[in-house]
Amino acid sequence: MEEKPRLSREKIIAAAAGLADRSGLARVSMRNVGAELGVEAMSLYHYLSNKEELLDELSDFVFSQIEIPDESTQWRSALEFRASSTRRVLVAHPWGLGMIESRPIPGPALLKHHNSVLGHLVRAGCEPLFASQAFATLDAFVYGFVLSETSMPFEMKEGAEMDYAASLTLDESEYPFLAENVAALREAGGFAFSDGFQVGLGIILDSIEARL
Amino acid sequence: MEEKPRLSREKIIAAAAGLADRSGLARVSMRNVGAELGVEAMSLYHYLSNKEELLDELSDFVFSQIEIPDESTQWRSALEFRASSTRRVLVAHPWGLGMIESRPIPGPALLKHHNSVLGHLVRAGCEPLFASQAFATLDAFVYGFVLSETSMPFEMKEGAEMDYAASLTLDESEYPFLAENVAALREAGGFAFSDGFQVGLGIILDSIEARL
DNA sequence: ACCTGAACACCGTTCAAGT
DNA sequence: ACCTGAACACCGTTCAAGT
Repeated sequence: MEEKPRLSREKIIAAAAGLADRSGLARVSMRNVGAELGVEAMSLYHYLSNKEELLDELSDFVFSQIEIPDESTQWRSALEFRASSTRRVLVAHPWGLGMIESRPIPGPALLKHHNSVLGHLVRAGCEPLFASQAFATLDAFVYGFVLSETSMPFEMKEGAEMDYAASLTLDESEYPFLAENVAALREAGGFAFSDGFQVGLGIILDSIEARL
Repeated sequence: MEEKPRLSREKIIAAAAGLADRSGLARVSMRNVGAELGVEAMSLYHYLSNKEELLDELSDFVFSQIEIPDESTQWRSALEFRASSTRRVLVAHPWGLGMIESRPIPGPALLKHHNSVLGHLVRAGCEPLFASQAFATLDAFVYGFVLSETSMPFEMKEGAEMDYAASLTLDESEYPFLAENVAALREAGGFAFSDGFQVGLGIILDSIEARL
C-alpha cells in the first residue's frame, strides 16, 4: 500500500500565500501554515529547509504573477501595461512589497521583467545608462505608490479620501497650505488617491519621452 | 530617599532605535530593549501600553528627523532638499520604511512635511489637484528608490554594482536586453545605482515644471 | 510609582522516534 | 520517505507581588 505524500512545495507555498492574503504576513508561521494543510509544523521541513526559504518562495510567487507586455507593443503602452500589472499584483498581495526589502536575490521572474523593460526603453531610443535610470525611476515610483496606497487608513472607496481628510482636525494656523489644499479639493468635488497613479506615470513617461 | 525613575519614554525609544540601527527591526523585542537599558521587559509597560505603541513612536522618531526647507527657498530647490533629506534619513534607518506600511496614522512630523511641500508646489503655480498628485508622485519615487537602494545585495561602494552585475550568470539568449545593457554600461566605465536618485528626481521635477 | 518573577500562549528549529 | 511529539530557546503580555 503506497501512501501518496500529502504535501508538496507548491501546496505549501499556496497555503502560505492564502494565509498571508487573508490574515497578513504576521500570521504566516510554520505552525499556522501546517495547520492550514492539516499537518504538523515539522512536516514542512521535509520540503523547505527553513522559514526563510518559504518567504523566498512566497516572494517569487508574487513577482511571477506580474504580466509582461508583448515585445511588439509600442514602448509607452508597454511600460504603462507593466507598471499597472505590477501595481495590481502588489495591491492584491500587499505583503509582497515588504518582502522586496528583505529578500534581495533576484529570481528568474524579476530578471525576465528587467529584460523586457530595458528592451522597450532601448528600442524607444534610450542610451544604456539612461535606460537603466529611467527604469529605476519607474520602478521606484510603482513600489512607492503601492506602499502609500496599501497603507492608507481608509478603504479605497469613492470619496472616502475626502471624508478622511475632513475628519482630520487640521489646525489651519499650523498647517495652512495643507488645510487650504484639502478645502480646495473638497470644493472641486473630491479627490481619489488612486487616480494619482496614472498621473504620476504620465509625469515620468512624459519626461522620458522628452529626452529621447 | 526618593528614587529617580531609571526609565522614560524617550530613553526607551532611543534604545529601541539604536537596537534597530545596529541589529535590525527583528531584534527589537520588549525583552531586548529592556536588556539594552538594564531592566526587565515588563518595566517598559509602565511607559508604553504595548509593543505596537513602541513601534508607532519609532516611526515618528524617524520622520521627525527629516529636514524641512525654508519657506523662502525656490520651489525646485526646496523639493530637491526635502527629497534628499528624506532619502538620507531612511537610508540611515532602513527599518523606517517598513514602518510606513504598517503604521498609517500620520503624526505631526508628517503633517508638517505635507504642509511644507504643498506650500512650495502651490506657490510655484500648481492647481490644488495637481499639487497633490505631484506630491504623491515625488513621495512615491523617494520611498520606492530607498526601498530598492536599501535592499540591494551589495554595499554601496564605487563600482560594486558592476562587480555584482558581472557576477550574475546572465543567460544572453534568455535575457538579451539585460545582458546587452550590462555590457554597455561596463564598457562605458561603470554605473552607480545611487546616482539614479538625482536623475529620477530631475525626470519628475522637469515634468512638473513643464506643466506649471 | 516603579520594577520584578512567574505564568500563559505563542514563535522557529533540533532531534529521536514512529509508520 | 514522510510525518509526529517532545524539547529548547525564544516571543508579547497578564497578573500578583515586591519596594
